[in-house]
Amino acid sequence: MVKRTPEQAEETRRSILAAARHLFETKGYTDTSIAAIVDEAGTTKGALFHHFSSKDALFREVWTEVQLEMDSETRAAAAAAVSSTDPYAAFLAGIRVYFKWASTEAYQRIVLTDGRAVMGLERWQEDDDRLGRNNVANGLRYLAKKGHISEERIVPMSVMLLNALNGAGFSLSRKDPGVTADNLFEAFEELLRGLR
Amino acid sequence: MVKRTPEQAEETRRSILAAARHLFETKGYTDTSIAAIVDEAGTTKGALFHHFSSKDALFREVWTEVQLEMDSETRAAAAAAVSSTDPYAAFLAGIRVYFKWASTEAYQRIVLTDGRAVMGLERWQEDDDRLGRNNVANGLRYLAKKGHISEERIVPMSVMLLNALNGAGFSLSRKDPGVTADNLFEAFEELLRGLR
DNA sequence: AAGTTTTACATACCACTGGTATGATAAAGC
DNA sequence: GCTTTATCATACCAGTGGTATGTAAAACTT
Repeated sequence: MVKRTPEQAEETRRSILAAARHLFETKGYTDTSIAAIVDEAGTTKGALFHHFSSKDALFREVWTEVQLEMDSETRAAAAAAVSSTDPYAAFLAGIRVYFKWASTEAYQRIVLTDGRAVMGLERWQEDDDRLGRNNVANGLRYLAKKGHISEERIVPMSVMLLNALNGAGFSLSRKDPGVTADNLFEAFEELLRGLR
Repeated sequence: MVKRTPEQAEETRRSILAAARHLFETKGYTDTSIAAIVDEAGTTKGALFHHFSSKDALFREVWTEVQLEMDSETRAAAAAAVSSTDPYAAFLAGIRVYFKWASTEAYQRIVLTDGRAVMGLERWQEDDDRLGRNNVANGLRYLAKKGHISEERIVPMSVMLLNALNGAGFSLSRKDPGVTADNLFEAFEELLRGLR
């Protein structure tokens, strides 16, 4: 049979997405061929190109999936950690979760490494910074309202702090000598609290 | 004729490197074909693969070339700015030059974006961090000796600060609203001086 | 000076890639 | 029941990085 019910179609679409995510996470974008994806998904190129217009488009869907998971998890952690005594608590809780993500090979491959190279600068600007950076910016905005940071520094600081975390994730997963997760997180906290 | 003198051979090698650098900088790694490189260089694939073992190897040579230029320029700027009154002066002078590099499309394409994706994590660890991060680490080491920063924070801080600068470069070239070069540099300086 | 080896390419070729065109079949709509 | 349309499957294509082979001139040997 060649035509399926909508549920079956949705299932093949999901299986392609899952296979693509798995391979992109482990082998990277360029080392993952369309043939390998449809092979792992148990279908054919026809199905893939029916559901996704190109390899890039498929990658972007995987990318969005990963980013949304990261986003909801960090937001939840921050929301759960709001404290009336320490204004930094919620922000740092979110940071800690993001830092955990940024230390995984999967997140590095898809979002931090391949994402930039594949989607180019324009796309990466629109999408990535909507999520990661907006969260950091919101955290800083709160600190600014409490008087812990200067208002006009919010944008540049959010850019730099997010990228500092990305670098920290790379450093950790690459096992730089003298670097541990706690080590890095404390350094970041020090960096942040140094601002007045 | 098919065999050239050593000087002629060196010339074709240089022309290939120059063409590759130009195309990698403007179009990126994946969108630059070997055919396009040898076409611009005025030679053939045979010559390219005689001088370079693969497209990756050619890219790595371009990459190294760019990094060494950046390295010598930042070191020179830092050396020229040593001050007996402000211990931060030399470090910040080097940072300012690096920041200028990180704001160019060429440096972003070759070193920050494609470099990671092409060379993978292992290679990028060995090479990139040898240059960029060691310079930052040396700057911080000096500040630590002067008592402006904690000794065991040098490694994690150098990782995070370098990546903060990379992010700042992206932000600037992408023209994020409310972001200027001075804006970012002052924010970085504030970040740095906040450490004690 | 002649012969041999080696360097520096040029050309033809190859397996594989992402993407397209075409075809087939069953579900949905009328 | 007939047409249309969605969901694939297969065959095909231009272009890719890389290799194998050929070739002529430089460099080295005797």
